[in-house]
Amino acid sequence: MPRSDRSAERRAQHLPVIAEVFAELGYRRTTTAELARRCGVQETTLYRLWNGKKAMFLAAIDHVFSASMAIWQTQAVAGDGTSSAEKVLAYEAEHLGEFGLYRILFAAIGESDDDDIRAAVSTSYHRFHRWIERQIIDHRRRRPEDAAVEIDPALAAWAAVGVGTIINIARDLDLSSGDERARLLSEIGGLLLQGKTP
Amino acid sequence: MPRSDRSAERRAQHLPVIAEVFAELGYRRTTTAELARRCGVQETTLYRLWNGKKAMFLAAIDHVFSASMAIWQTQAVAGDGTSSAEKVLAYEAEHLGEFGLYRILFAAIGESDDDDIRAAVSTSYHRFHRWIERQIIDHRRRRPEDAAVEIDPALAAWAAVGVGTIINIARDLDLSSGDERARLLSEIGGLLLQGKTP
DNA sequence: CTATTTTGTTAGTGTGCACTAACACAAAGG
DNA sequence: CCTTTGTGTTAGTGCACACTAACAAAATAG
Repeated sequence: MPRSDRSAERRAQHLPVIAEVFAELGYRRTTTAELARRCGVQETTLYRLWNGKKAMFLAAIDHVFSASMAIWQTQAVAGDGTSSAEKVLAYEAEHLGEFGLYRILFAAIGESDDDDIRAAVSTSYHRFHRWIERQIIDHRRRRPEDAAVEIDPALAAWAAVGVGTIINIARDLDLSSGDERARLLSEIGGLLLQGKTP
Repeated sequence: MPRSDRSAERRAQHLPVIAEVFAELGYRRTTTAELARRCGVQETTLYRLWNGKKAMFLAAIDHVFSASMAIWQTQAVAGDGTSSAEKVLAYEAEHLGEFGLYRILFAAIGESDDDDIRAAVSTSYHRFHRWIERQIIDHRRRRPEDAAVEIDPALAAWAAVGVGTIINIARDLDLSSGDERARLLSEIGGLLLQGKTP
């Protein structure tokens, strides 16, 4: 009968661009016209792939979160002496915020009185936090010499998210030098990982 | 000759309300009609006090920042045994984010490609950071027993801002219990203050 | 009082934007 | 081939919103 449905592929193809635009402009300032222009298609094409602008935004949140986690996971697995957490820390020091995760989450927070958006950003943060907490626990298990731990891993994970957030803000606004941000990430990050001062 | 100019007082009178609305809705979703409604005046009245919506937003940023700092300062001065920093920490654990400082800064970050807004939020963050850094230095000077310090006060101050940020996000989105947020503030906050684990 | 200026109210205007309808073309299955 | 369905293009609609013009009323200085 008819042609087969390629809409799933089309969505996957456009999503990185859409996420990029939302990360760049936020939700409100992103227009469907701009999204179409950057994707190189007509607005109607996008409207056939998603129900509306909000659906595109929700998809973008999910995409940028999944992409970030996937990258970290690939960093975390390779196994030499250093722990997964240390490798992710080192990686982030280089590529921090590359996928626009923070910017999109910020945009979403500003729209959080919409229940769907609130739910999306809430679950993203929860998965984010849980993943980091796991890394911390894992790190401490592998390095028993750091075992004289004072900081609850759950708290340390939230603090790590907070430090990551302010580092991204600082970079976006040029609040501090790249060197200071790198030290912030490694020193405070290391402290939270180990649970005590070095 | 004519009546004296009361516009400065009128501005001061409306600013808290305007800041509240911007903190609640963000920049884009705040309409001038809503601002006027909440202030109990007509739109034209507001337009006579400020040049436009952006000017109202800039004034709101400045107001919410000054108001927060003023509150903290009053908390910091009273002098019993505890240090200023500890008192501010304790106060924030109770009244966290009451003045919408974080929400307004978030809204401003989303508009940071506008040079004026970018400048306003940038200087706000710098003053914010510098103030906290001072508190940390002061705390450590008053408590020489904590002097075996490992963490640079500048880094600790940025980390404190980050932790404060994530706590506000967590509260807004119900990401964690109030108890967990209080522990996050006091334990990590205390750690950053002292520069080493207790 | 009078002159001058702030304050209040009404009624717009132009614009940007999310979203849609209608139509032409392309592609694949039978 | 033909039929059915996906893809592209054009043009447009309705609405929300930032901002303004014009005029009425109230208040203060001389």
